[in-house]
Amino acid sequence: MNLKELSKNLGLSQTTVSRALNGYPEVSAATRHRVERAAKEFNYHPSTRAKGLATGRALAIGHVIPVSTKHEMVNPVFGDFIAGAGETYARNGFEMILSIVDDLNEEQIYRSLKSRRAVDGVIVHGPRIDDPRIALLTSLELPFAVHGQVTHCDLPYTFLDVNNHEAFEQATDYLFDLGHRRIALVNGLETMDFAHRRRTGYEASLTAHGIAIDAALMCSGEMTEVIGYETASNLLAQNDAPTAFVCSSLISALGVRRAIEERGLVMGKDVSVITHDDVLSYLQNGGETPIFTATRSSVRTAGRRLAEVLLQAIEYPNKPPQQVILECEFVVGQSTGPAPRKD
Amino acid sequence: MNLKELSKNLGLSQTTVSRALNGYPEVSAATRHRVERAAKEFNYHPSTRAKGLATGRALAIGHVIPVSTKHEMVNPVFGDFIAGAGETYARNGFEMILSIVDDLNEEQIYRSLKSRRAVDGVIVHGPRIDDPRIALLTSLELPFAVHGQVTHCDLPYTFLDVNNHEAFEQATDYLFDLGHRRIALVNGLETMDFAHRRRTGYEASLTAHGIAIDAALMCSGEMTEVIGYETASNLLAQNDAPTAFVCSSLISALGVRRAIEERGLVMGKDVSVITHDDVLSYLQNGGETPIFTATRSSVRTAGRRLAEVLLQAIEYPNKPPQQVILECEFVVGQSTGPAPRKD
DNA sequence: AGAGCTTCCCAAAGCGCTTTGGATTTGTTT
DNA sequence: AAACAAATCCAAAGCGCTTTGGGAAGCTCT
Repeated sequence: MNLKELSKNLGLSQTTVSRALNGYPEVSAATRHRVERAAKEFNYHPSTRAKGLATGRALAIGHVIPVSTKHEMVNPVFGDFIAGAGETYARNGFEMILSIVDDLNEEQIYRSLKSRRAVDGVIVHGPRIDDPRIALLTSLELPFAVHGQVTHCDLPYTFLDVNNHEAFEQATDYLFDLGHRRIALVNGLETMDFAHRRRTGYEASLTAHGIAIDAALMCSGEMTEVIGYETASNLLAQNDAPTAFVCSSLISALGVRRAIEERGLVMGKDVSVITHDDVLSYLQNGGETPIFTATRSSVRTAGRRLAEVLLQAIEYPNKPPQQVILECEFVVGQSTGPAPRKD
Repeated sequence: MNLKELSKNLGLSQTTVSRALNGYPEVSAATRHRVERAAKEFNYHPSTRAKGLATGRALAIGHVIPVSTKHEMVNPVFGDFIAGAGETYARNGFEMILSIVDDLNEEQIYRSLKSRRAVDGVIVHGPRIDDPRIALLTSLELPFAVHGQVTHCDLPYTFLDVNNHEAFEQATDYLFDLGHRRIALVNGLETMDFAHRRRTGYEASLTAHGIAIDAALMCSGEMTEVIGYETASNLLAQNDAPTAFVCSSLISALGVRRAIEERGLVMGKDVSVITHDDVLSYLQNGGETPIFTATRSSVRTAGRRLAEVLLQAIEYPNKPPQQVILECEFVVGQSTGPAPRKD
């Protein structure tokens, strides 16, 4: 069923039917009603393509997911983020177009999305330090919104980020208050902007407490269970082992916990752990009293909100870019406790 | 830059330029060359929408991701699957359109995708037992391919599935060979087809070994770490505790391991664990000698292949539906060992 | 030299929608 | 009752592409 058929069926012109369905005022209420009923009855939906051609709008948002060629890693956060963004799009009649792309062809994808007029805007995932995409997209004049921020970028751009610095500073502070002095950081890859910010937050707390920054206590890598386990194992085996860990991901925290328990130590008593918790649907951090003390911020909510922000930016291109920073909730769980006294 | 401008620029008609770029034979090699160079120079890409309108093909595949309203769960497997499918689409010039939808509006989404002619076909995710989507999609005449199978469905349809029954039977057999007799099953939600098949595989092995099926040893739920932990904890606390577990997911297996170790037991010695491993990029099961003995099948590969199968089905609509079953690799890790002798 | 092929190119229609610029009808005013 | 405004509706153009149905050269062959 298309417009032509529908309007013939109703004995009206395509113009009138189109206007009736799109809420234009030049149609009497009675006619509009009749048209709407018929549209429902025949399950008529306008062709997105034709509509897009006629209006010049794509009614679609592109998500370009970089998959590093080296690591073949898909960010575990991605599924939940997308779910959140999808809610927003569904509410606003937009479509979500996904492009999986290795880091080598990234630029090309954005150019192609632009020149094919396939999308009205894009979401930039996984921003890195000095990420070239900001400059690229501004020069392409393709509206975009970044999930995260880009250090060393002085162009104005739309983004939504968790306050990573603050969260990790607060987490480290909390451990200091509990008496810990040797605090390790199990971080994500520091080419990623968020990991960089988390480290500076952690370091700020150390410095504020007069503790020297010790590179031996900081690691940066993929956020997997195995890596969390291995780094914690190594650190705990040392003489001057840390009494506390700050982790960038619940998954690595699981590995850290395993290393702790394997040595016969008790998490929350002998060794404390704080992790960032993205509130992924398949990785819940316990119920009432969470297992891990955590800096918590739902990535699904982030997806929902960032999508809203982007749609706004598209609708009102002349407004200055919105920049949203979400503060984490700090939740105390069972994984932290006073630093053990030295014997 | 559009076709009109490009062709004016070249002093050729739109027809010729279009034909040159799409590989039609009615164009001289010299002209084709000239056109291609110009297209590259001006970074010309045809508008997907216009192309779609003209050809009647969408050059897009829809992925409808059901997010249960109850659980707000996003299948953790989803990210990697999508990454795999995305590779195939990129190679074939297709786009991927994602719709996140709660189970209540599912039917509506498929109808709308069809009537808007937004996609050439869809991938069906997370098939359930008696899933009504097969019948719906066949009646809509919208090409589709299922990631998994649907028990109690006698319509012919295209799918790709892991041999869940076989894998879980084999895993259970393996435990029997090691001398285990009390073997627990930590399964996914049994409304999901894959979970159902895994249970029948497990049960087939029990029956073949003359062991009665004990509902107390089987659980079915979301595949989270916490649930894995809790069910294993409960079971291990009982008098006649199981000496082995078969898990549906690496995430639950992590929880099971935690329960084991918390009781001072050693996994692989006191209690054995076998898990299914989807080879998710952020959840690796160790390296050379994996941590968990596992039935392994990469969900990313599945995504890549299923997308290929769907594209085939779209191109050759008259061929009978392809049905691909992938056998799991059985890998022995450190989590299994001979059943402990009774004292 | 003219018929008959190729080879290479083009004009124009059409895909399904929106939107501009009227045309027609109805109601209101003087 | 004539004049004007408002309310409804319509025909046709246009969005950027593909594709049909030719047409004009340039060959070969008799």
